[in-house]
Amino acid sequence: LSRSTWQRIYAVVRRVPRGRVATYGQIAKLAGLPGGARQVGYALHGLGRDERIPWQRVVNARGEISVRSIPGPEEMQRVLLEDEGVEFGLRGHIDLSRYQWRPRATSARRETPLR
DNA sequence: GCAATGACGCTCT
DNA sequence: CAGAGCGCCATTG
Repeated sequence: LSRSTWQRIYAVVRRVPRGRVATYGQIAKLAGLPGGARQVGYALHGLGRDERIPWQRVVNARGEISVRSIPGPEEMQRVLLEDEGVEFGLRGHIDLSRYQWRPRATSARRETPLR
């Protein structure tokens, strides 16, 4: 593929539906970069504001909003998610077993056990 | 080309 | 369940 790594990552993030979240590792895997979770964060970091990408739907494997080196966006991310109906627990973490996005089995193997 | 960096993840305590 | 340690890998300087 000639598309850049970032473009592939963005393409996957765009597929995450409203009201659901995906983990960095999950995005990486679906983008063809197994083990490249950090690259997903790196890519989102350099995201332009005009890009219409639901970056707020990407959280870490523990269901928490990742802390930026340059603080600020975390709070907005939480507000945006709550606005979509995603609930946060007392310690600010999302129940992934309930809100994690489960893409169709056609494009990727299941990485979250069915409930 | 080598070393450091970072919106991460998995295991073990 | 929370924290520490070690592994990961594309991008940067």
